[in-house]
Amino acid sequence: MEQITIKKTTKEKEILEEAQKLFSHFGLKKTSLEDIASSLGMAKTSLYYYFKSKSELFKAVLKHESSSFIKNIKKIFESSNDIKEILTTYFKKRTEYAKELSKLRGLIAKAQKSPFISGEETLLTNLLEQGVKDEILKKINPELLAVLILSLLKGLEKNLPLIRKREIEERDYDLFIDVLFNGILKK
Amino acid sequence: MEQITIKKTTKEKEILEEAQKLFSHFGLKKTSLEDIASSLGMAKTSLYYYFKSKSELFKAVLKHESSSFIKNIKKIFESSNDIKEILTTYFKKRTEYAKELSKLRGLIAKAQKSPFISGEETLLTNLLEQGVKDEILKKINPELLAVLILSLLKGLEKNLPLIRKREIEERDYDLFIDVLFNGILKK
DNA sequence: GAATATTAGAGTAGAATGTTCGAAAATTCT
DNA sequence: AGAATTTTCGAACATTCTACTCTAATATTC
Repeated sequence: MEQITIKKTTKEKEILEEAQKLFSHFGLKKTSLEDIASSLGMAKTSLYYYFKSKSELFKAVLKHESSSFIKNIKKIFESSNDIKEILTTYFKKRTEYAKELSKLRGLIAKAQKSPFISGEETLLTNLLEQGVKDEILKKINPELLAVLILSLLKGLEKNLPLIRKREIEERDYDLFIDVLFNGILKK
Repeated sequence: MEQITIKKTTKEKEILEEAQKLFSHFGLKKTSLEDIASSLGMAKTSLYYYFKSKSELFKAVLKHESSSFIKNIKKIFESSNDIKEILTTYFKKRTEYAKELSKLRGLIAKAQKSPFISGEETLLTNLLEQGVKDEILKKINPELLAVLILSLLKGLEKNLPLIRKREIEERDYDLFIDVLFNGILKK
């Protein structure tokens, strides 16, 4: 009988992480269960013990991926007291993540809801709230501001590389942060 | 009747370049003719007008790739008079190229002769000869030195990423160049 | 050593892939 | 313009690949 484990077994994690690598490199269609299995040195049929189908595995990878992303983001948010520094790092990481995710989703049939990570908005809101309390930021509704920033990021990540040929670069973040701060910084 | 063209037709080049992109990203096996064709907006059967089989196309890509590499290297060698600068750029490019090539060859059955590019050795030898003539370098047999450097590079590219987890980084080149120069620089 | 958890081999139906062939369409030549 | 040639494409096919099932073997836990 199947056991409900609170912690994922290590094997399951291994599979998720290997699959995530392959999926993000080759896409859903081009990654076969054989590829995943042989990368792990196991028979492909063994995968069915852990996941009942390829698409279940894929979904699990997405979930695992985004939850580990949130963990990383949390770390960033706790890593410093300098709100400017936090936001810069955060923007960078988010863009990297979005890039990976878009690869992962490259071959998904229906458009996934949105690149919003659940929990991300809350984190950002809290940060902004704190900034307001500390009188570093102007008194703007933090929730609204959070959504605004997220949308902006989302838009940038999608469209900037299309408009210009190159991808988003270091200085883009600086510029973005700079503009954002000179607009919303108190005084 | 087939015509012997001195210049490859533009279409043929387009195909080679698109195929090269896909092959280097997905590997031989995972890149289908359909993938290549649809990337180019043409029917896959049309590819057979230019190349008589998939493996012929692949071979052509390898050939095209390495000849365009030599062209780039030549440019670097002519771009400056500072031998140190030239070598640094050259090492970097070579490593990038080696990475791409190893992807391309990832699924080739027999091990390809070697990662030596014909012509590369000559170019490097000439550069070193010049350095000796200009009394920038010690009097060491340039041919020998060229082979030595190439072997070293080859070894680095292969083994460094295996020994340490990370890939070759910027500072690795600097260190390498530095060591190399302090060892062979006159005075 | 019984019970359970995990792996792996054989097999299958359906999809994908490389390839051939002949005919349409586009281009070049006269 | 029309003939000759070059280039594209769709239909068809044999082979291979892939996701998946079933069943038995092996390892692990109790």
